[in-house]
Amino acid sequence: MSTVTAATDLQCCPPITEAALDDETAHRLAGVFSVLGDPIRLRLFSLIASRPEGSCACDLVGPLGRSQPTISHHLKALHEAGLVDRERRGRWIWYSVRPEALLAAATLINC
Amino acid sequence: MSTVTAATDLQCCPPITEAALDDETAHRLAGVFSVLGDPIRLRLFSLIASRPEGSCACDLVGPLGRSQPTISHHLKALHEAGLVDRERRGRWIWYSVRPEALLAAATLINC
DNA sequence: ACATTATATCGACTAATATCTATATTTGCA
DNA sequence: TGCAAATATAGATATTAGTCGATATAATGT
Repeated sequence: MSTVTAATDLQCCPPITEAALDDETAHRLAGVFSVLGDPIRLRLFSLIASRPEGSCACDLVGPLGRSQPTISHHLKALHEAGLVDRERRGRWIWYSVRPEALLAAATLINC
Repeated sequence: MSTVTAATDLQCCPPITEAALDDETAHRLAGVFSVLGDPIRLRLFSLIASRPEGSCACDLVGPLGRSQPTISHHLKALHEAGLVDRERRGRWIWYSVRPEALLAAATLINC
């Protein structure tokens, strides 16, 4: 089971305008889009993306006005969609954007 | 009320990595992503995008195994998100992808 | 005018999901 | 070893959203 490759797989897809998507591909890609389709998750993603050095999860709980479990839940979704990397550093967990994920989404669209 | 400009507005946004999104912008952009976050809508979008001359709504009902009202509902969502244009031609309605929408989404990501 | 065809809206039902509180797990430190 | 801090999981709840059948609206042609 590969739960962390959805977004990076996009890189290998033909642009969306080239041919109609089959059902399986559509499900996979829609999964990535829907992860970015929640305002809190999108803000989390942009917070992480705006720091090249990555972000400690502990710094992501405060700014968005949601509980710690809710932030944790959304970070998990971002990670499982392949949009962010995570790394444990002692007691903290650091999140960083997967560059391929950004490129992938752009490629998907039509770049 | 501008219901048909969300996606094209993306064009004017700095790339998502540049600065963290504010709440309002995140809501607006997440709205566009969530529209593409449904497999049926994404397939509709790709069906429309794969035909430069546009697609008659009547040709979009059959292929996806959903009822006519459901397809109509999704087409409305795509239109209101600014992702597709619609044009009445007699009894039929023709949908076409807004080129700015594709570019916009790509720009948003990081292009 | 009337029937037919294409599309949209309405109302209801169901499934998915965002959220919370409470609790468990993991790690570092004294 | 025991305590505190950081993160994750579990369970419950409320809202959202996808779907359908029935029906309304709009346009065409006879």
